[in-house]
Amino acid sequence: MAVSRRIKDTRGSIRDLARTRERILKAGLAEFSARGLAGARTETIARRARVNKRMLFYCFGSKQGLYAEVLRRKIADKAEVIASTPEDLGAALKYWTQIGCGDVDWVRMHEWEALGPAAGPMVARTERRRLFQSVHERLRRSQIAGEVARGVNLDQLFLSVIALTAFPAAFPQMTRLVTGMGPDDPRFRRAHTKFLGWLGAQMAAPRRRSRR
Amino acid sequence: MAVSRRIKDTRGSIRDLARTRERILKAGLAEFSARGLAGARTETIARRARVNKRMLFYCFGSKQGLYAEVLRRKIADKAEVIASTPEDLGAALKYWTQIGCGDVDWVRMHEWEALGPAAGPMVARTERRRLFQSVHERLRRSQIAGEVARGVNLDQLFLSVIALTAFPAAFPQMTRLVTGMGPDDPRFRRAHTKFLGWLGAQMAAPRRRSRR
DNA sequence: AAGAGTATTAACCAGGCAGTTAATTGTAGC
DNA sequence: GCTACAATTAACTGCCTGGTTAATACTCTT
Repeated sequence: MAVSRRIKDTRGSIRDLARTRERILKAGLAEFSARGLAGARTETIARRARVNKRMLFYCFGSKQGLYAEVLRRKIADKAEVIASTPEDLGAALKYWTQIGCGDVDWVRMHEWEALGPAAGPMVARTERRRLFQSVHERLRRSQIAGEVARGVNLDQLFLSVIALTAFPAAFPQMTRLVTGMGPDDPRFRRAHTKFLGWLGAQMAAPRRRSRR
Repeated sequence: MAVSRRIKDTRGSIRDLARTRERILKAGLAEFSARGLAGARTETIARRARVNKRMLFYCFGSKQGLYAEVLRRKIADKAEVIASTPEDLGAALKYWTQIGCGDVDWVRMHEWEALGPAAGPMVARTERRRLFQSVHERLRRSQIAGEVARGVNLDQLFLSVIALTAFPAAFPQMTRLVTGMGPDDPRFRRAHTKFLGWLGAQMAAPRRRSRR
């Protein structure tokens, strides 16, 4: 009895490589986001995943290998979600902010990457380029439609949107120092959203029509 | 001959603790900026400072001790410079950008701090609070003078200025990915400055008077 | 010029950690 | 059942690195 219920049965069975991989990836994301590639401890990842440490190397070869895979996964996820951006510019910006810069792990992974040594070529460079390319084209359409002032550098605009929305998650201590509130504090969130709304209105104003 | 030319002669002499300290601090800043507290190697710092590793512990007790002192120094330097901000708002913003966010080490130290575990109380918290407080008051004066639109949250404004200006240094890989240029590229610098100028003009416009 | 204390050094050590070895156990195909 | 292989495990290893020990060299005071 109970023969060959393997390979797709990811619940009750003892041995299941796919499940093990998944667990390690999840634990890896948490650990890498928290401590970065160098700071992450394979032992800790394994414990979090409730898996023997050896499995990490069995599945991903090395700590770096796991790191790369975790990153690639995250990027793939984001690409999927980005693709379904709403058409209205304001809604699109809010959407990007939420799914992009609202994801603390995502922000922190980029932060670790920025600080780490730029050894070798960037992980998943082309995928990311495609990701940003699609956003750029989306903005261009908005500009042609007149939703964004003519003559504005769209790359700079995009960069600024990221900068403004990601900053609190990227520099929580600065946020706390300046405003007295953590980036998760609802009061901060409200003030931040309100300010960005105002700023967006100012930016959008193409000619002599300004809000208020 | 040649007696007691000690203590202030920081150039030719073999033994000079003050000079040694200075060297270690300088090397420490470089190393901590590059690799963070955990990633920094005391051996590397010592080599960069052309000093025996033991001197690091002799002078600062521990790696952490050195780190704290390096940070305190940087903050003190910034406080000194911030105090002499020009009166014109536009000039002030440009000034802050240059001396604040133009200093890659300064930005990176904050980045490492943001990512690291918030163990214990923040280093030099009060000094930094004072620093930002002075900026806040400076902005309030500008607002009262009508240079900043009424009703704008000054903390949020300040945070945004930091975010916008520090972003390229904080996330060089993102900058390169979006614009195709590194944050040091003169062409990027020009485009960035131009964009920020435009944005600043949009923000400053208090009523129905807008640029262009 | 001798004593005293300070700056400097080489050599060392203990702990932590990525990655490995080699043995074991579960599973699929026959 | 048996074989062959895939998944899992405990124990181990070599390296790196913060911090220490203990000895040495310099310089100031008297």
